[in-house]
Amino acid sequence: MEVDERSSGEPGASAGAGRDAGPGSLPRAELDLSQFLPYRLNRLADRISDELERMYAERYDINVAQWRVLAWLSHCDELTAKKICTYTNMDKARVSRAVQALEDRGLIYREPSVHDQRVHDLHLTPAGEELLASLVPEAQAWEAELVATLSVGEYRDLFNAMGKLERQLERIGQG
Amino acid sequence: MEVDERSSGEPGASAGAGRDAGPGSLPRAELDLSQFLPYRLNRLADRISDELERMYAERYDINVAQWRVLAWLSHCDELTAKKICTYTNMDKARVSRAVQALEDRGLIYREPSVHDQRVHDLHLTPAGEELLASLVPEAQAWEAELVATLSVGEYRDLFNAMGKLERQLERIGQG
DNA sequence: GTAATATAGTTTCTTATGAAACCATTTGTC
DNA sequence: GACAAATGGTTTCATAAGAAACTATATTAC
Repeated sequence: MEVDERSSGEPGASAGAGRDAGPGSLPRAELDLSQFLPYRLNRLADRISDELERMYAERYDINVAQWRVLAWLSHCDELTAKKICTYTNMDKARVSRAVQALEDRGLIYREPSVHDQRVHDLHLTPAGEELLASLVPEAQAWEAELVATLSVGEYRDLFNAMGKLERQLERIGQG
Repeated sequence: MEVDERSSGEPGASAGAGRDAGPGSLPRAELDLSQFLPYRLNRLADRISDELERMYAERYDINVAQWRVLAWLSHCDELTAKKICTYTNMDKARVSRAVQALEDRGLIYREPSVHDQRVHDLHLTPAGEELLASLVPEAQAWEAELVATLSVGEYRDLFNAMGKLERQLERIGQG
């Protein structure tokens, strides 16, 4: 019932009819959002994120920022807040709050780094590992269902395209 | 210098090494975020959104919500807040605020619908059209630069994949 | 060694956002 | 036509997030 690329509500239908036949009909700047990559990508990502967030929140009472910290820890076993910032593109305040919340709940623990007193090394606690052991398969199953309509090739190509876009974004940002 | 699908900082490198050789080495749930679609999609969309937002904000002092309203109006010439909500997936409060801000700045105007007194029909003012005439080409140029590394086929496939994912999301949501 | 600068992380402040309450109008039911 | 439900939109309230100020440690220049 929602909007997809072709049946995007009015736009397809009224794009022509909508043209103002009125007085000063200057050549109107028109943007077809359904064909505008940033918009499409954003809306899709938002919807996916909403779904997952609901799942995390309902069943485990963690938010997206916390989830990301946990997921990276599942991967690295030892991390610092700074690294999480760069990996996830999240603000350091946001990471700081997520880390604190997770520590309060006993899902991770911090120890001051031996080399640098400013830094805290982050680790999962057993409770944290346990939570992940339950959450991760669920998340993966959900993802699998989401991409079920894509062929293996389409799936691979999608990741390739995202990789290219990320690299290009880097390039643009610097240039 | 940032994270891309293969050189994602620690994960690739320490995934193996990070394994805890310690005592109770239970089979650890591990999630490779760089291969997790929701995460990748979200991070990419966020970065793109950040870039564009900076552009809108710096040069035209409008935020994403306002931009979306304007863009849809460029397309439809006559809209209601409700429709914008469904097209953009934005909360109605957010849309309401965006519309109000745009009206205050004289970029759009509202008139009560003849058929339904609850509804306001939204239209661009000449000033709004003028702003779009300047902004839209810039946005399109930026998008063109972003996707410059994709072939025509890759670009088309990307949109196809997004379409499939959106439809699947619908299906999952309902089921 | 000491002063200046940079860095990791926290806290404070402000703003944006979503949820829910709310108001006005419209639609449906009897 | 009157009353109940639904709908479009706004406002209020609570919360999350980013910006900037701040603290503590580390690094660099001299």
